[in-house]
Amino acid sequence: MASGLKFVRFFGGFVCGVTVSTGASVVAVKLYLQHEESTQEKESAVQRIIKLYGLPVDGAETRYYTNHILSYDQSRRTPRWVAEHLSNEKLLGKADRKHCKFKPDPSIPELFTAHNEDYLGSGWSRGHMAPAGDNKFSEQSMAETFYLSNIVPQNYENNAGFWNRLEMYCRELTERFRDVWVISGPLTLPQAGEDKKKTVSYQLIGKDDVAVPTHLYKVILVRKDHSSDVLALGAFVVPNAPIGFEHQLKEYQVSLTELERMAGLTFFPKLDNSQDVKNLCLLDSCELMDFKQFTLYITGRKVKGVKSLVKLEKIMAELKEASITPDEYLTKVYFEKKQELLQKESPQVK
DNA sequence: CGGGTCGACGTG
DNA sequence: CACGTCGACCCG
Repeated sequence: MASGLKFVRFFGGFVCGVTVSTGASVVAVKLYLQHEESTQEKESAVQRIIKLYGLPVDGAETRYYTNHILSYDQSRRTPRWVAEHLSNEKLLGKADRKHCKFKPDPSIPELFTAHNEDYLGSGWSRGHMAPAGDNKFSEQSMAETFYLSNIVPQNYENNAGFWNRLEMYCRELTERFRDVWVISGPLTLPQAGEDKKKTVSYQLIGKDDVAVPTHLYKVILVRKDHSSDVLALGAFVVPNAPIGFEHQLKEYQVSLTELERMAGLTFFPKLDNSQDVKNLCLLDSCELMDFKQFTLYITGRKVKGVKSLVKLEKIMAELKEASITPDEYLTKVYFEKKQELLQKESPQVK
């Protein structure tokens, strides 16, 4: 009881101090500053403590990797934000995620890092913020995206579905814009209860108590080319839950200011506000792949990775089952794979 | 593209 | 014997 009263009194005094600005308090501040100046040679007690034992460290310093940059949240065991640059050239290449493994980031202190065991069997998938698929040009940079410093607990369907299609849209933007910058991260947003009181509540998974975000955000900044300098920006907040094909990306668009307030971050702080930054969804479509386009694309990827004729035909039968007819590209990769497997599985060795 | 599981196998 | 790695196989 005594400590509770003490807290209330301190809090009241604090509020007074910051809200009331009378002449008397201004004088008091001046006197205080003079006092500080006159005693500058002598360190204050608090300065001495800091010099002796150091300031608190939050580990939120910017960390640089081959193709992404991030700030880590040591309390949640997830990134706060992850930034990357996409271009046409970087999406070309042979780097394959099958050769990559999720693992703790060696640069994160053991006490604050997540481990694979936290995620396995948790009901949540390991969701990339900087996607592996944006790093086809480099085995090294792709491998680095599998550090758990770049990972958040993500709903399976969201990860493989809507979020996946959003990442594909970002890659598609490189066809129409020379530079594409993307910043992604988790949010734990408050919910209003029946009594209207707002509360932040989120699940923790594994022995390391990894925080499960309620939402994920993405900020997309595009530039036509260096000379024209046409800029467009889109900010999106997506629930960490299954989102079907009936939903459009535009439903999740928010203003940059709204997102900044939610995240407690200022994105692109040096971006000149006086210059015209267009709405990405007006300059571009902000339309994700529909069910048919998506299924054709996924089927193409599956066909490329298949290892037997039986499986190949099974994949194509599933497509027919969904009443989707292969397009020109899929037909091509299908016949190429079929020839390859016929050669390999043929009993007569040439 | 985005993610899983499982068992065979080699190692201490 | 437990444990880690890896490839085959599975899902949306």
